[in-house]
Amino acid sequence: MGDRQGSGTYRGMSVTLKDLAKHVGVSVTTASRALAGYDDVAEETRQRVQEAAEELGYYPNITARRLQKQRSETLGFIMPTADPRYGDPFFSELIAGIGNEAAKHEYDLLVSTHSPDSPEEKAAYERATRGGWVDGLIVVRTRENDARIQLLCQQKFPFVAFGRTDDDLEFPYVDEDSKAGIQQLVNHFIELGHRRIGYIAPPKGLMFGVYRKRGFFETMSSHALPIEEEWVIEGDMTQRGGAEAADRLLAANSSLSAIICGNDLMAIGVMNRLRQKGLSVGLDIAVAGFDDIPLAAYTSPTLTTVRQPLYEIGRQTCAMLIKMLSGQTAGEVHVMLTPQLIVRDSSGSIIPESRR
Amino acid sequence: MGDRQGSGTYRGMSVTLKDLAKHVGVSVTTASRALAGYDDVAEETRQRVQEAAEELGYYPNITARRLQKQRSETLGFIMPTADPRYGDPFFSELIAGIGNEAAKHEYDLLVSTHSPDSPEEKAAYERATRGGWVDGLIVVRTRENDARIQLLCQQKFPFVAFGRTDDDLEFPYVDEDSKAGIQQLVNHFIELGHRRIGYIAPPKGLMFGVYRKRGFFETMSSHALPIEEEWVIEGDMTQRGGAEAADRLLAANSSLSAIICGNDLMAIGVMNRLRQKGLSVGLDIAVAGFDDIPLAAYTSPTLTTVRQPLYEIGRQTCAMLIKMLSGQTAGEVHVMLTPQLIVRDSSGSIIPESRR
DNA sequence: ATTGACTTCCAAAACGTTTTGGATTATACT
DNA sequence: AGTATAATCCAAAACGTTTTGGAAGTCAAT
Repeated sequence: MGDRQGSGTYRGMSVTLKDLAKHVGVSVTTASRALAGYDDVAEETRQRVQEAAEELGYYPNITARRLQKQRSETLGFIMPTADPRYGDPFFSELIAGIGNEAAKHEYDLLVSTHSPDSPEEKAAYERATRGGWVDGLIVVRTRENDARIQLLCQQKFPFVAFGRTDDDLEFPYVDEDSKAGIQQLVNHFIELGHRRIGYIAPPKGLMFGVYRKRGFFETMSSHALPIEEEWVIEGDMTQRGGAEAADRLLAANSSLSAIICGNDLMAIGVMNRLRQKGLSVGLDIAVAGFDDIPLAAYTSPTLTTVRQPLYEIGRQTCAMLIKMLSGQTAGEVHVMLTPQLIVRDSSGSIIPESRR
Repeated sequence: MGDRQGSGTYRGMSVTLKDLAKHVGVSVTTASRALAGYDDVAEETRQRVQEAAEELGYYPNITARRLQKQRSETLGFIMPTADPRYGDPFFSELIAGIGNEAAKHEYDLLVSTHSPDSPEEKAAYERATRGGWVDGLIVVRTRENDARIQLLCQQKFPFVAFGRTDDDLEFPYVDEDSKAGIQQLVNHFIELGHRRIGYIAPPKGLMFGVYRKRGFFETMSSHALPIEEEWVIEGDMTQRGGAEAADRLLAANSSLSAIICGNDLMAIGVMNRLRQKGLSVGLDIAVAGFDDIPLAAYTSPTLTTVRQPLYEIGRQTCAMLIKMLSGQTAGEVHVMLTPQLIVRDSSGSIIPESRR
């Protein structure tokens, strides 16, 4: 039997169904059907095949099976981030939920990253729908006029989105009620006595940003509170972005007593920057985030936020997709989850009448 | 427009190479070779094929290609965790590095999770090596007497590990010098005046735990410092585990002035529990972690730790694997990185002589 | 006219499964 | 004896590529 390959490439000398069949003395068909448990093969033969399979260490070639079955048993998830930040807790948690649910149903999960709205992203989606990479896709961070969703709808490719869109395409989604979330946050701050509240919005074009912003404006005006133009600015969802936004907010000399951030990561950046400037978060100024990433409970001070059950959302999104793929069209295809206010130290306490 | 296909299954009506060839009026062979850029097809034909491909929206079927090429262009990463915690920053960062490097070389990354040393984990590895799921594997958190590595070595399946082992198997790895890392930490605390230092070790069986523990004991004794038996206990690498360990450490009434934790997550749990008990981390007691996960800079107080460049490690591990797969055996197959001490607030300041 | 070299093309095999559409044999019923 | 019925089995096709091993044609040199 001599030595192994010279090159670094591993040539699988694995035993094939043909080998197995020959060894047992049956046809390839029978071997295949025996292992698959069809009832048109005698119990005795089935056992012989099965034993031989174990003995020879037979493992079906997954690629061949996929080719024949015309499905990859793989789900795709294309992360929309500039430089691939798997590190972002938002995505990690989501992937956790998706991945676990996928695994439970014996689906593989293929993860990749591309900048939002980039040509590469488009290419990735086209490849995914055409080349048979995956059986279904999960789309997150829906955008206004979302090209991805338009493509998928048009191709009739199976997918579930986390988030809605503004065009009138009909597609399955799971979403959290961002507007209600921000509303809770604003109400909470108002109850504490805040009147001058700033808002750091997610970048334009993101649907959840639209809902959150809308929630902010509506709730403020429903309490007849003013919003100066420079109180609402945009941040890029990162810690650094939050810090920069804090700079701009402070530079405007706005005398805000509270800042609500479009996500936790920015809130953390904001708190850090405020602390650097000698301000005490909670005492001098209140800060809140959105998401309740695991980090939020461990920052200094701990962060008031709105709990978005990312893990659960990932799980449900994935479950819905798998259900669709298995042919069961039944079930709700529009799921809306209500986020929950989490009050922590960054809220501070009630502001005395004099300082409002 | 109109309704969707009856069954939930998406039957790809995609155009195949045969369709394309027929459309252009050449053989399948020629079409294939034209697109692949072989020089045995006339320039003029090549163009015609290419144009037709665009026109028809031809995308090669990845599965068929893989079957023929006998390689999946996919790398595997099996996370050794009880319940799949993609959320764990340790893994997120690592995956980020691995995933980016893989993407750069047009490899897919398949991620799944299994409990360490479980039958499922073993099955996953066998499936991976036999069934042609992936071309190569990345193994992390190497263990004493690591069954995974033994299997892969025996099967001669291509892989790269993050971590060494204690048996004398020869295999490619990237590792950080844990011993040196802990050493820096202990020295740092000693310089601050600490003499009674506790250690929360990673669970038995993990190689990096072995090195870190060794580093702890050796450095302590090289400074002629005592280690009481109950000062060194084991934690499970989670925040909760850290909190529980802190309880046990405090219950032992050990009067420790510093606690070094086997990873950052435990350190965070420890700090939280200490705070709950009314102790001020940094003032009453010093705490340090290991890894420098992104969180560490944002905890309260910020966490002294040892920076393990997880992203970079993931990247290098993946790069090494890909190089192996491409047949270039050249290059270093044993890479050792030295971690870097990061001093933050949880260290506290120098302890006055009187309190040592 | 033959030979050789070169260019351009293609039919058929191969990759390893599953599925299709019978074929064969045994058993039971008229 | 003849005919359903059921129980087992299998050869061949199919999935969509790439690779192999020529074939056919052109051109130039002999």
